[in-house]
Amino acid sequence: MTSRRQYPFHLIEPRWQTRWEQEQTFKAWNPGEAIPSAHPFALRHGLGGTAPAADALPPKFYILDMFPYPSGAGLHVGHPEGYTATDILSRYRRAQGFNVLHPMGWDAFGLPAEQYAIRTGQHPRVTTNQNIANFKRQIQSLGFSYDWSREVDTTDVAYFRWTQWIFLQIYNSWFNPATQRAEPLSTLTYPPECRTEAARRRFQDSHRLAYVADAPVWWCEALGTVLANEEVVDGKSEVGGHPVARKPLRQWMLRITAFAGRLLRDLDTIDWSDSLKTMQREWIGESEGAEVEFGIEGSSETLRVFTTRPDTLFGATYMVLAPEHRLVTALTTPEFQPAVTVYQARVARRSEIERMEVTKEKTGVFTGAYAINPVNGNRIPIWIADYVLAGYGTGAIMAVPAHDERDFTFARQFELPVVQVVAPRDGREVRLPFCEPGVAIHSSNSSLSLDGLETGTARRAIGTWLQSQGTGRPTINYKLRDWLFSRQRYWGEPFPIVWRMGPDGESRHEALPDSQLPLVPPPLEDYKPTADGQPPLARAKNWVQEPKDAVRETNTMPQWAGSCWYYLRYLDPQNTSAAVGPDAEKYWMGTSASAARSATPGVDLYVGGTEHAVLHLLYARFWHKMLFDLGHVSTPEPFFRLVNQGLIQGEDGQKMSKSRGNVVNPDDILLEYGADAFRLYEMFMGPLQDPKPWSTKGVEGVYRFLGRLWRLLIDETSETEFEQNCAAAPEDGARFLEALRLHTLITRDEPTAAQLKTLHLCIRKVTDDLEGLRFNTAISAMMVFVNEAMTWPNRPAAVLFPFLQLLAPFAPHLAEELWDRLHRHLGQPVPSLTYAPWPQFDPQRLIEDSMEIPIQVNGKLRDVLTVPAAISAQDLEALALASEKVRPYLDGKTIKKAVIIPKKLVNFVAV
RNA sequence: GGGCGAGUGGUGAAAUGGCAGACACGCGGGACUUAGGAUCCCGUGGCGCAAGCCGUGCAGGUUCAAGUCCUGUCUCGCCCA
Repeated sequence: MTSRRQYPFHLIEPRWQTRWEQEQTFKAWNPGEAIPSAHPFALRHGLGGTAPAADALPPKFYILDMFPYPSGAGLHVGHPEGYTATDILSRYRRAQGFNVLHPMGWDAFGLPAEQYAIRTGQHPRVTTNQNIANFKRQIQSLGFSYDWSREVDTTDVAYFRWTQWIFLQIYNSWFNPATQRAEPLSTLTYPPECRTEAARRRFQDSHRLAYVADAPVWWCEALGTVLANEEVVDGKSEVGGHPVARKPLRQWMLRITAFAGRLLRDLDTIDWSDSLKTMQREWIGESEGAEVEFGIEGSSETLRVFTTRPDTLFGATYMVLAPEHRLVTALTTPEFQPAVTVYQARVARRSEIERMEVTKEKTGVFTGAYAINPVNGNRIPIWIADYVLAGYGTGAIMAVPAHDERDFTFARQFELPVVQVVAPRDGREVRLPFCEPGVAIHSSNSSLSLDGLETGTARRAIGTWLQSQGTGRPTINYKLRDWLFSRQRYWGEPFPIVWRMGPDGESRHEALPDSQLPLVPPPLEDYKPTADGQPPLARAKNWVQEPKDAVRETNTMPQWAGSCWYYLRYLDPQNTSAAVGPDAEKYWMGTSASAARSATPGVDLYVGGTEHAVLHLLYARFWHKMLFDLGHVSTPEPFFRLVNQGLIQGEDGQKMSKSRGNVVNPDDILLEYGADAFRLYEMFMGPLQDPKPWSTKGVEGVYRFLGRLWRLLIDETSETEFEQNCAAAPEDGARFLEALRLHTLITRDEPTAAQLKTLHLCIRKVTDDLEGLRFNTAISAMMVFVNEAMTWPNRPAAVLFPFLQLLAPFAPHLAEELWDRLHRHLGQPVPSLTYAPWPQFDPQRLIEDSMEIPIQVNGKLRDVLTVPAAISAQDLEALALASEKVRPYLDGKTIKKAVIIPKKLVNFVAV
């Protein structure tokens, strides 16, 4: 401690935190839950001693933070930014009379704990518990009003048994294209050719929303593990720089692509920023076009391609398959086999991002095979090239070099023919490739002519024609891929799946019955994958081996799984018979019959960083829609309103990181300035959504503001005594604190009109700014109030009480302390500050007798006149014309126009 | 290359089309003081002794009036390619 404390926050803050914990001040009440009569929420809403049903409770308000991954490094100043904003809103909504749900939890599965375990042998459970304890201590030290009785931990058995349960719900469902909904497998109808039990089983498995497929993953031989996309840099492992290769492995996939259309359309029903919606739309990547089938010369196989420009089909002069396409091997002629094999091996080392570079030189090899263009019977060569991706569309394209950038580059390089089939509308000559819409040319056969048709019309015409010929159809394609849902890790949810040998000698997956949940991971000595590439769980032989030749699935779920539904568990966290009970779900998600009066459907406000703009928010929406279809939740969307907070940078304006050495630890700030100053500064820095650099100097500004407020209410002499006493015997601080007296200027007097005006200006500004999440300007309004009040000859309690209520959401500890003292000073009982009704703004208090009006000549300010507020336009003009400061600018000129706006300004246009 | 957002004092930032720079940091001066890195008071966009002039990335436009609306352009950030 280098400087004197502005006020004894070190005694005040723990005292109120303890009080809130004892009182359970911030507990949110579920329908049907008994509310103790002494609880301040019960007192406010007249619900003491009852167990009100949903329709007897006040309207709900659900304010959610993105829960953190509890890392070993502890909290950084970015976390509390969003948490402070939501805490302020939560306290504000409570004061307004809402039943506020504001919970916190831990997204605690994940790689760092596992890597630490591999290095030290320490079980991830142990480090995870330590990290959670540390995070919780830090978060609680900031005085956030979370309902800790609803805390969730994704790694807790009582939590992940329901993650596993949800997985089984998904596993046992299919997507019905007719209803566009997830449905239980029981509604699946089987085609007549599925005669045997095995065939029916295969049909069923191929329709599940959770299915098994061979998906290409990054495999690193040296590390003996699979790597995530972001762990591979320039074809090498990020750790150690070892070579990696794409390798097909048996993986669990979730059929998110079936929901692509709904995930896209339903964005229109929720209140997210446009930029965020755009990110999701681009990620889903809808494009309209057609599927076209090409025959293959000398083969009964056909090649299906997706194209967004079926109108250019007459210009298709070659075809390209992804090197991984399943038909490559069958098509390639012996002569070209060696070159194809070499090329495939080379491509396996490149990332998709590299492969999609438009500008890069194209590579590819000819397979020796030819396809037949269905519109004109032309024989066109089939190539493989890495600019075609296996996972997009059908993994094959028709190349129209005249009208596609990449096809054109490729055709030039390998001297393939270029045929123009679209011309500009105005008939001018163009340099190819010509990729804009135009008019079709050279596009006719005996039963179809596109010539002269606009691109859009031509596209529809050929779609219809293809369909009539049975060689294609219009379709919608998505960039979104199915979700690769399995990881070869230890510290994740085990799949509740066993593999059992069937009578036909084929190993089949089957679900564990619900009664066998939770499936807990086995203890291990060594958390590395096995030498032959099996996931770490395979090391637990006894755990893996089930009776009758059955074995457990050894993959685990990705970290996203737990975060896909945690916001639902908060609603009913202790429920042992369901992931979430229907009454709690309907009340908090705003769909119970009685809730319609006010409720928004879903989470009312969700605050978090942009880094989750796509993956987490898309995955969670996807799960929510499945749960909605299956009847487990009552809203189609989980998060009604979402706001991204901006990144807090280091003092140097750079991203905070250990390596830059610019990390600010909240603990240090709290020690020196206290939680209230910290919270206030995080909000005072600038707009919530903007990125902004940290400045410890800036903390001092808001800290001094709190000190000034303290001195506004506390008597200076007793303050000096208090400090001297504390210096002599710091351990008796709490006792000395009690001896502090309030300021002698504090009175029971009726406030003056001017004092009330200052107060009501503040009420209006703070209230409006809270609604608009403009915390920085709300705080500046409170500073204006205190600066003003310091100059008053007296300090009427009737003005100070409402002010403390305005301050309470922002600086709750100090507000509570002063609220408490002020009531006791006046000999009044102390009502709960948390549940005291929010001050009402009274416009009558702002009405003024006179006001200042700027007077301009030709738009330049020349005078400011104080005039009666009710002055007429004529009188105002006369006063303005008479002004000594204005006259010189009008002398010798003609007033062409006089703009007189009462209560605003006067502007003379003079020439 | 495309989409979105942002460019305002020494710094973080304010401004329903109506007095640009609220509030705060920093800085300068003063008071109290043994001391001040506490507190209080005064000042603080630039140029100018002053009257005044000039100022919201740049160039135009609309308007009585533009940081704000429109067109073009540059720079930075994010996302997509």
